[in-house]
Amino acid sequence: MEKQTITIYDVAREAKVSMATVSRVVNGNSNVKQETKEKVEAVINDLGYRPNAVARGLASRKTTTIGVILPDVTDHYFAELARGIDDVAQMYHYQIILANSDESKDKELQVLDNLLGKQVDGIIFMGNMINEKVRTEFDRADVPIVLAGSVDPTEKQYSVNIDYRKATAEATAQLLENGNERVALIMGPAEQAINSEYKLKGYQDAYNAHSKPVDEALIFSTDYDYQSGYQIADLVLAAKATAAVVVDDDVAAGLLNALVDSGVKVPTDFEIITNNNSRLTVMTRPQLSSITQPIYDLGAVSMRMLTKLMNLEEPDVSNIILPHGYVDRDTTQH
Amino acid sequence: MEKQTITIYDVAREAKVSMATVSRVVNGNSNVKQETKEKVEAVINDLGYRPNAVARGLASRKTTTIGVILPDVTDHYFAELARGIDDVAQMYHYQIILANSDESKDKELQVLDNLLGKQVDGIIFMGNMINEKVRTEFDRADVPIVLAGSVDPTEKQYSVNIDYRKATAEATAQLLENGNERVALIMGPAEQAINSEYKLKGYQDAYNAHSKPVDEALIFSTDYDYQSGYQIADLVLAAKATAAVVVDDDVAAGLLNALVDSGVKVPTDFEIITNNNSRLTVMTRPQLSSITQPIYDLGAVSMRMLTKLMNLEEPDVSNIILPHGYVDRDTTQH
DNA sequence: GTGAAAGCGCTAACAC
DNA sequence: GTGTTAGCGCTTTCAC
Repeated sequence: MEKQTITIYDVAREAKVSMATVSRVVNGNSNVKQETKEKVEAVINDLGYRPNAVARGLASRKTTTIGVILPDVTDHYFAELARGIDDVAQMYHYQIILANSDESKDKELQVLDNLLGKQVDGIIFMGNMINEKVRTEFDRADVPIVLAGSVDPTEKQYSVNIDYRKATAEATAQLLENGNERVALIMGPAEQAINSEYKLKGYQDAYNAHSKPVDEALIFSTDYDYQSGYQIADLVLAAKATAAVVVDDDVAAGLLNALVDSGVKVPTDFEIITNNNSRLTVMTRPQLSSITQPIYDLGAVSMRMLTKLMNLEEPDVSNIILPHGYVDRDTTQH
Repeated sequence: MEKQTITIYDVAREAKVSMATVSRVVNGNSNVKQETKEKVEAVINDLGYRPNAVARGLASRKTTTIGVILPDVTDHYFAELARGIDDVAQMYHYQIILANSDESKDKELQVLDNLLGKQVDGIIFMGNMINEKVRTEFDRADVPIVLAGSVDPTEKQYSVNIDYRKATAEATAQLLENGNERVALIMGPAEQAINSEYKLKGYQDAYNAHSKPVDEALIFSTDYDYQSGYQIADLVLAAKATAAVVVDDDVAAGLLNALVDSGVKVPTDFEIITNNNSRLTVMTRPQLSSITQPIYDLGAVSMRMLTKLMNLEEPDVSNIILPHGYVDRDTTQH
């Protein structure tokens, strides 16, 4: 607990070279004679020297640390994104400072301020809405920022997403084509752009393509959890829907169980397509058909994009769209 | 993107005071006249000054950053722990550097080295086994370390856990008392102390208390995932078990579904008690009876403990045990 | 190929 | 109550 900190200076003295040379060795700088290099490395080993990243950060103005802001690590979608980010970060020798925001503006601003104060080299932001204050802070930040699995309708930020609108349209279309006259959309809070500007529009696209009017009574907003899904089942049934596109697996599981618990036959009497293809989808009975998203990759690609930006390279595309898919299970008719 | 960094020196000049005074204001030091304080604060606002935490860290030898090492954020158990840690950390104005280790010794050592290099003020470690090398690094570290939801049989590290042995014994006893002659234990890898030294022993305790010999054929080890649970069902049935204590909810869900899918009646023909009471337990049909653990609190309490240690306070107890519970659902007979 | 020296932006004595 | 002055441990010109 009270180890004597051993510094680059100690190494220099022991190895009978200058601090500069030790620094070169530590940083893999080529301009060092092999012999000197080995001597220095030996001393480093002997002394158990470990470079102080804080001092290095101050001197070089690079911390090899990036900030990751997400609503909640406990949410599997974001945890998966975070994992993709961390793996790529480790690969490029960056560490991540993780901060939960609960989608609260205050926390987001707070955390952003902390992160910037800590001189992170970049930030990956996740969250379903980006308000003006946050956007202002983004602009003031002197480090690159990438949105992962999070949309900014203005497209002013770098981002990595899938085509939510198209994915939702496809799922809706499929249900419509299966003969359902009334397909419901069960989305998250309408204040979130990802719902109002993308998923809802995709749903409408499908109706339009089928020359059917959209019935507002078929559009529901819930929180992203199992109970919300369970509780909304009655309303969905009351709206005379015979199928639903659901934007969250927990919600879909809740809806499904409520339906099954009350005797509705799935998929014969009611069809469901959910959104994230999380492991939940194979645990329910019947198993949930789902849109598939490369969630891990969304994280990995955004981190890769950030490394480029931190390196002052301009990426080819500012708003990357990764492909999505669909997997047919037992909550849809074949 | 190319903001001019504005430093404490700029503020001092503008406010016509010394750097020391600005520092005092920023750090809430009391020894500053109200008038001076206000003047400085005004300038800070005008200039949009934001203290550089890296410089501060170098000068003060405190980074207000802690390291959090866990096997995988994607695992709900650890995500929940991490959330508890982050909430308390934020409360005490610490940020967390999060690192996934995949329980790999190499990664753990690597990450530990990075973290120590970054001069974190403390570390919270999660992982089901602690080998000698890691323990050696722990000893060499000059910052406090707390294990959260992770056991070290030597009890040499600070830690926060529940009484896994007792919890497992209780669950096993209940199943035995329900009339099951052959209760299986489905645990994780036996190399992990939490399984071999705690949960297995608890299972044995229950058999001993009932004066029954333990049949090795009833003890299974699996990975912590749904598929493993699904696949082991046949073996469990072949071993003529009529009940099982399972240490992971995903595994339990897999076992349950496999059983139900193959026509076994739960709980009449087979009873199950699982371990973490995650949201999965209410999603399966029938719903899973479970031991309950205060997972979030495990994280929160370990972070609280760490703040004390970083503050050089000696905690009352080095190995905190939080209470566990049990919730009766539909995979057990009443 | 190597060294000397000036910072990086801040805190923490210590003086006044 | 406020200012002066060393550092903190490293990187980075700039010489040689």
